[in-house]
Amino acid sequence: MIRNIKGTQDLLPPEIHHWQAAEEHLRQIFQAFSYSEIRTPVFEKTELFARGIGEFTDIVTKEMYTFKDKGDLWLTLRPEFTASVIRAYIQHNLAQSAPLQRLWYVGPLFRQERPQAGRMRQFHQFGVEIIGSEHPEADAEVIHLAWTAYEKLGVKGKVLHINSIGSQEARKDYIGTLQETLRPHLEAFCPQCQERFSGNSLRLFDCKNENCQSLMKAYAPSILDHLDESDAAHFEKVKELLAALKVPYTVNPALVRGLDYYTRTTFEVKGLNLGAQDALCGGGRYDQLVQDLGGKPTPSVGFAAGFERLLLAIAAEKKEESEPDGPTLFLAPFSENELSFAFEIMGKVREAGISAEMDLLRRSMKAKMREANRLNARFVALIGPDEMRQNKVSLKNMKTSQQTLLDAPAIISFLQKL
RNA sequence: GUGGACGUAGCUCAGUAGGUAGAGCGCUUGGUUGUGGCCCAAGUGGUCGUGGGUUCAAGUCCCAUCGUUCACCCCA
Repeated sequence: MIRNIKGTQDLLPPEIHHWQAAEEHLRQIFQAFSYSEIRTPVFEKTELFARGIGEFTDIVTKEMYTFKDKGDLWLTLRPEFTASVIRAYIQHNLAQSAPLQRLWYVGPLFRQERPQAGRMRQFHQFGVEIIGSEHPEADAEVIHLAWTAYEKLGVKGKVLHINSIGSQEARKDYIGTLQETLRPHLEAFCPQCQERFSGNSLRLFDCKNENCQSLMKAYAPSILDHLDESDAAHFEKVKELLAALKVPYTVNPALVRGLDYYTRTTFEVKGLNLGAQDALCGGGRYDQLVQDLGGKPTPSVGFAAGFERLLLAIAAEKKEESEPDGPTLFLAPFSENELSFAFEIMGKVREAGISAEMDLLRRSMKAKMREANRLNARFVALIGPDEMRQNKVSLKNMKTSQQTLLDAPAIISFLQKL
């Protein structure tokens, strides 16, 4: 048997409506915030991601699906959206059409990691980018949008963490002093932290080992004390605006994002009812990325959110499944003699935009009714020789069991009035 | 890439001290001569993930392999 690839999934009819419902909600929210959708290809030149995400990040060094096409081009299935969106922004010179772009996206991404709860190899993200504003109101707007999305979708168990990691230079200096202060205590940390110390010392902040945590609390300086004046003022304003928007936040100086391109504001919404992979969304400011990818210096801010994790969070809090709507009308012709008559009616009903269906297995009346019931159809049109002779149908309301004889042409207006 | 758990009908699972498989749900049909949901009955459905080994005999023990899952790493 041929199976799907590890870390991918088939979405079957019973679950697909959760996806559709969430997508619809999100579209409404993006519209309310006045964002435009952007769609970019699922694969790009490998170089784009190497430059955009950072050559030495885990994503680029070991998680990308990369291959050579028949023209000997190195291509990669996108592992994230931002690099592609910025590429499109530069390529189509969107800065010329307006100085500020508000964009949103949703779609599949690919990373070759070991699957676990809340992590797939083909997974989906939605997210937004504001391209062109350096001001804190852009940061606050994006964070507000993320928070509102989870609120509207009914995810109650969540917390927002925000932080500022300053400019890239300030961060470099900070890492220097961090290493200096920690070095004397290095022996006390877990082996993994000792290993990370030189290459990725910011990671020591989110080690799960309790001992490491308390060591960090005791000795590690806060990056917030190492911001320059303008970065600090920027962060203050972001907090002020979030307060005005009534978005509850926690300042978390240990929040360091993994992608190279972040500057200043970073933030993350954590789900409280998820497994180990509990980041619902993560984002921040990236003021260097546009020029790193060959555009003019253009400050930007955005976030990306895991779609699967959103659905997990919703499912974790939902008490009961609501039954999906069935067709409005189920037609049940008694025999082959009434088939054409029934088909004519069904055709017109469907053309009028009313959902209708019919048994295609020529089963017994009992079986047809069972099927209509299982589908959760609202009405069944019973059509036997008597009905057909009078150009009528017996319309049965499946909820009340009331059955009435109606003129066939009158069905449409009857069903439309519901 | 590393580690743990698991792998029996479409689904959820049971299978005792090793003797070639069961339940519930689902699905189909029947209990009405043209009619659902409840109830009752019958039926459908499994090479016990796969391949080896031990044994007179393996779903049940051993090894390998594939797969699923959770966690680490990292990240949404």
